[in-house]
Amino acid sequence: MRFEQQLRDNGVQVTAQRLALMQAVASHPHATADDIAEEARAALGSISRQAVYDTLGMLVDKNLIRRIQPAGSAARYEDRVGDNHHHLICRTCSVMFDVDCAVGSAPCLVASDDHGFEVDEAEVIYWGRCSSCAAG
Amino acid sequence: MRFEQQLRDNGVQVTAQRLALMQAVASHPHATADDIAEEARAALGSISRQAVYDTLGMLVDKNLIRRIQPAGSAARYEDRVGDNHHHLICRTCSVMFDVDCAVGSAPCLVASDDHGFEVDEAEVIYWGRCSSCAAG
DNA sequence: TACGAATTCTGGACAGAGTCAAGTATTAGA
DNA sequence: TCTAATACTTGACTCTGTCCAGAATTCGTA
Repeated sequence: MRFEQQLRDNGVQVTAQRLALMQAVASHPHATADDIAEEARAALGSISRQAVYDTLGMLVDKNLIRRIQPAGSAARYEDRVGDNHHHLICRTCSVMFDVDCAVGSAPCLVASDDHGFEVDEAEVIYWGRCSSCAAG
Repeated sequence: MRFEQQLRDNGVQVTAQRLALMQAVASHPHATADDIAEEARAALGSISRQAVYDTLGMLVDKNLIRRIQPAGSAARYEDRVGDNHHHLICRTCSVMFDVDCAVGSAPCLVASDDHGFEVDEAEVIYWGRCSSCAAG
């Protein structure tokens, strides 16, 4: 199974909780920790909040998933990593879409003045109103 | 006084609390609501938490200040508005610098595929390590 | 200068998201 | 199978931020 392999490749133990959480993230991109816990709970019967946070944090560290935390919302998670894509969020209903990087592979990384930073990510969020909210 | 004028221009009442909060935001860019409350408290003697949140929210609505909410941190406020600038944040120590928009006035607003959204803002955060954290 | 309605501030309770710590259970290598 | 290391559970707790109702302040008008 893919998830099990990803865990082993990263040198961490394989547990039912982790597999269920990875499955939940994969099937519900942009879900919150709570949504993911709910999903995993349906598969496992129960899982503690702490296991959810620990695991999601570990997966983010291992770069197996990505955490996005838009203003005014709990953190969200997605398993699409490594392609430097961005997000489009509706201010009214909070729907979130993926948007490919307009520029290319990772050139958004270049800031006009980097103040001596070693920049490793450029997070871009486009805020606006989705077509249905704009219409309604 | 500039702040008083800004409030009157926006049709809201002028109060000691508001002036102190505006002063605090201006003198401590990128401060959290709590830092700002602390600063205002030093000037006024005391101020309720609710007044702080109400006022900051109102100032953001009136576009007199801007709220930034980086992942893993409380919301921060700054009085530099209307110039579409971005931010550079250190993952280690959380220092935050302003970065001018590399492209120009507001062209970052263009997403590669806008999914029918009416986009009004492109929020860009460069994540990395500042020179002193990278050195240490 | 005083009045009064509208606006704002205070204080306290409350809620959501996430963290800490200690003890128990599970995994996986020998 | 045994054991050490890793992971999970439980429950208390912190930090941001919001809700509410009543008290205080602002400011246009007389």
